[in-house]
Amino acid sequence: MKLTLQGKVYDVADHSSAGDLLKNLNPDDFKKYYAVRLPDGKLCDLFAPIDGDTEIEPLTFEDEDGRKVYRHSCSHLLAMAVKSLYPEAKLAIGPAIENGFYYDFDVPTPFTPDDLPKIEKEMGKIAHQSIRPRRYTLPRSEAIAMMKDKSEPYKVQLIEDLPENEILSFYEMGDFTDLCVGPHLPNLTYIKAYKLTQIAGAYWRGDEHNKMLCRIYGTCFPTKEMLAEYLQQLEEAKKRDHRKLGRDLDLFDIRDEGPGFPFFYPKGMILRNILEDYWRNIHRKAGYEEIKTPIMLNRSLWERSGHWEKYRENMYTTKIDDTDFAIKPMNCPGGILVYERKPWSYRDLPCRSGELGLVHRHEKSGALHGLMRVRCFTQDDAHIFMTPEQIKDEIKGVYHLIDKIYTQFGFPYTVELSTRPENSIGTDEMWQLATEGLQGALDELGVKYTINEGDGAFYGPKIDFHLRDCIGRTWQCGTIQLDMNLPERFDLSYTGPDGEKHRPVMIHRVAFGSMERFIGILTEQYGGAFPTWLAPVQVKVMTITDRSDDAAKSLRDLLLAADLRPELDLRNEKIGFKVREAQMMKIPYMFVLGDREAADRTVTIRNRKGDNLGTFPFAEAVAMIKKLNDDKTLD
RNA sequence: GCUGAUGUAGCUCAGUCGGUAGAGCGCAUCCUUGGUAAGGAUGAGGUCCCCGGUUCGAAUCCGGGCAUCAGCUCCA
Repeated sequence: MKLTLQGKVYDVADHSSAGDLLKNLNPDDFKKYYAVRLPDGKLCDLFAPIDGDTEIEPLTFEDEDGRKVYRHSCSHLLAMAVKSLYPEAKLAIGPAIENGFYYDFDVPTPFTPDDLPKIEKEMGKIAHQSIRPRRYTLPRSEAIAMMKDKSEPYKVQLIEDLPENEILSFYEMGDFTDLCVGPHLPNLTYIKAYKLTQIAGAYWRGDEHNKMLCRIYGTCFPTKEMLAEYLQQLEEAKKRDHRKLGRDLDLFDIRDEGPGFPFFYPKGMILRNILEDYWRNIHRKAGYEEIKTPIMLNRSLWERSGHWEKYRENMYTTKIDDTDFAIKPMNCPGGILVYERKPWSYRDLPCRSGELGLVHRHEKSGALHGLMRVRCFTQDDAHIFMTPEQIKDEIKGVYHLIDKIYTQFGFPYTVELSTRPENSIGTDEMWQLATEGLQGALDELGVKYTINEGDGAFYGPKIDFHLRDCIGRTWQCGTIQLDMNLPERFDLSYTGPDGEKHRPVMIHRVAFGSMERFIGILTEQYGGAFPTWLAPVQVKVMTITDRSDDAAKSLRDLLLAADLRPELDLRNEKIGFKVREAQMMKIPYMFVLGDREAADRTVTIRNRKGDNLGTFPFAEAVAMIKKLNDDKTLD
């Protein structure tokens, strides 16, 4: 790739040659900073202006890659400040992440929140020193020697674990040097606005058997205004937190008396029941039959399924008449017993049985999170038994169903395909068949997905659907998993056209994921302002004086008769007060009745955005809500 | 489970140096009958998360536990 910079032509083939190029450029000659993506796919520093005839697009803070460079340099700045204040701190790693960066340190005593301002101040001092990062490479032995000399054991380990032929690049910033592929800002003074946001523990290399290091998270922007705006957005997003809204809107809550065991209040139950009705309806049309299996089954079943051996830690168990029982952590063994109840012909397949199954899992205490991660939840499960030839079409069908559901709620989602893990069971042929089935279906559907190599279940590959919460964390909701284990363990069969017994293929799938998690996501997506068809209370009928009480009651009765969900507010309060309250409860429509309306059986309608929609006869007003309800409109 | 922080009225929070607890909202009662985001007055409401220790005395200091929050790990 030829680059023309300030009239000179440079040939940049890869990351290494680009690094050499940088040595010959003086960053001070450039007013603006860019990074570029090189032909080898890696990012590299470059300083603008890039002349017109170059074939590459420069990256700026507007680009995700450009932001990454900015944040990465800031993480180095953080490390410099920490090393300056705490010379005994050992460096681990410090990458850029979505919305910011972090750096892991090994320190004798963990940092406390009080330390952050001090470190931020030191970062400011260093940034003002106008330090220009300098990139250079070292042979492996010298690189290791240097990091040993600097007493950085984690860096030594990182280098030792890199492949032999890897180019070892370093960035020198003042008297601080770090192993790093870069790129970096040409000058640390470019970092104008940053904030250290939190401190957390994190295991070295993400392995819980390793030492826990002290991680400092931060974020940075080119201007103070952008930083302030980002922090403001975060604050706003937190108002959508389902745990707060669940309490404020009287939907659900989790109490100290039952960590991870949520309570659903009357309004939350309405929402939940609407979702279940919708689920039953859409599944019936997609050819599913509904079943219900017991919540508790005996030990020998769990031994047969393998859960007693592999999943025991997470299961709640008890003894009944000297026999061990376990509360089900999954619905599949029960679903299999349902399949097992009679002989099957290939003519009957695929067999799709759905179950809103309540499962209990003893999740680690630190993993619990509102409704998103609980210890008892209802999976909208289904098990499909089929012939191998049916895999692809069946996967497509499930995909369409899940897509239809998320689209109904207006949710954007991402798809991941997880492949064979290390400790898997089954033959190579089975895995190939299964993985090709999943991947082939996704490809034929033209779905965009990422592959998680080796992240599948031990019994088969899976497709996961992820939804985002209010601050951008993603949660796995839908999943489609091929299972090559259980049909084997339970010796399931069907009779083929040849009259012989054959092993069916089994898939497990959920669409909502769990009712709890989905309701959590739902609450955060809408910020509690549910579309009318989902809103626990759809209409608040309110009066201005008690002279209109009778008219209000008869309007409420009309709404009830139309299978809608009204609530009446006849309290002796001013209309402004009633409106405010309904507004805060995010009720979609307010029907207001005073003397003017009651006289001719009309009502003035206001929506939760505050718009006055006008005055309508009772019948028209009811029909309007009825239509929104029945069309499942995303209003 | 791990690291750190937090736990005071139904909710959101204040409580200084260790001296026996406060506000706003909400709730109850009364007054107010009003036109689209808070009308007024009065009142009730607390095991200061739990257990132990130090102290003449603990919401406050110390130890242990529980729960929550953030992150890590896990998530068949």
